[in-house]
Amino acid sequence: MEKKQLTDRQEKILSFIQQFQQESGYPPTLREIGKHFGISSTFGVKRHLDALVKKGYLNILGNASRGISINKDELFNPEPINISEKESNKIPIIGRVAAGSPILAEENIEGSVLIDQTFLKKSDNYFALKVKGDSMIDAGIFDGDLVIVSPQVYANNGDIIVARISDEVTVKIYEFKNQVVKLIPQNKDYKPIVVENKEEFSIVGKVTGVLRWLN
Amino acid sequence: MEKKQLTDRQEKILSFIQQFQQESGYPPTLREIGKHFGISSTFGVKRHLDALVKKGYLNILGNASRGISINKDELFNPEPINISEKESNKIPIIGRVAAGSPILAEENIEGSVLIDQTFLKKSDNYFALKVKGDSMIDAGIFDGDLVIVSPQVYANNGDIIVARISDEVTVKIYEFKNQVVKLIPQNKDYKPIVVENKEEFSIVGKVTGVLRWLN
DNA sequence: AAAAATAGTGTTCATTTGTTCACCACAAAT
DNA sequence: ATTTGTGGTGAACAAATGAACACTATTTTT
Repeated sequence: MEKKQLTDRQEKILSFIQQFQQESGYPPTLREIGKHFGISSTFGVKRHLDALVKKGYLNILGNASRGISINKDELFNPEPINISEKESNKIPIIGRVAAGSPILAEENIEGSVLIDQTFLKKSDNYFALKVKGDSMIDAGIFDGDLVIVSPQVYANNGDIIVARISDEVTVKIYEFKNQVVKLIPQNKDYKPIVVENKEEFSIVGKVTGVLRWLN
Repeated sequence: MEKKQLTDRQEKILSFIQQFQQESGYPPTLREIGKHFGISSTFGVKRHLDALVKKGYLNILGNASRGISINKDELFNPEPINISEKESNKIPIIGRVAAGSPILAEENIEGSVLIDQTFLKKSDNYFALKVKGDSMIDAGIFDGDLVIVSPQVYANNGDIIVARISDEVTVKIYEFKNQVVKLIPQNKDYKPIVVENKEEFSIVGKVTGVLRWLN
């Protein structure tokens, strides 16, 4: 599909919105945009946004404050020639998790791996975890595989998650039914783990990718 | 810092905010949260949010609409680190292979993916192939996975290879015994392929990696 | 030369939205 | 017995915010 050309101003505004969103966690208001560019009237700003919507770069929810969302498909790099930093992302690899330490404590970090930017949502602070054991082989996750994890504290039934039980970190399928959390392995030889003590259980993140290297 | 325990309600609300944010591109308002949970008063919602702030899960910008941002935690890494070209390698992704054409003909190239340099030997002309079918699921290679292939014309018994039979490209395990080449799938529902016509068979390369993305 | 797109100011208005208060109810801890 | 934390209703209010209009000016396209 043809991408419509943006004016200089529009491009700067789009890029500001993107940055604001990333740094704040929410989109800017018309006035916040205006202030940054020295545009005193909200109307002036709004017309820029309307133009960006028309050209397919933004979606705007009417009458809602900060109701701006960036169209990620369209936002794709306009000039995709060089493999610059923007296309790639280095994420830390977690090896053994020391008892009681935060997952990403320095002592746990074993290295880092480069993941193609197209796989990563910008907002997330992904990390990679080296899988130990074969409890997930039926889900195609083998011993030694690297799973790419998007940190989040909740999960939906059926998600492959990384969970923490006391000081153990494990990869399983999440199920919450009848007020009971179960961690379901994907291997006939293993039985589901029923979480008894909610105090000692927490969801670390969701598995969004698997990377395996042979030899 | 130890994370404080969330109540059931608080956890669900945190969940909702995170999901809303991810789907909409901006955080919900108090009323939107309330509506979803059947809480008619914004005050009821606000107190949940205040509790989540107090426990360190959220940040709230006062007097700003949708001014909610989720705390990416001290546990979780601050920022993904951008890296330079030298550490990375871009390899082409092969989609459908047109009949009779060389694998790496331009018409077959569907895109490209960055792979961490540490996985790649400099000399090789790696490419990636999108797997179709489930004949290798027992080897942890699923439909839609991307296999990273190092081009080579020889293989050892047991290697996972990409082979070409007439105009079909397939991923299988290689076996050469008693002057007969067999391509062995890793799925009980499939039978080994015995190569009858050596003229039409060739080894394209060896699978050195598997990359899968979920969602 | 005329039309269209871009870029902006200032003002007004209607909604959206966060904040606060008084009050109720229940369970767990002190 | 009393406090504390949780979970809620309903109303009232002020601030934040998007939408709209009239008017100006410059650049680009037709």
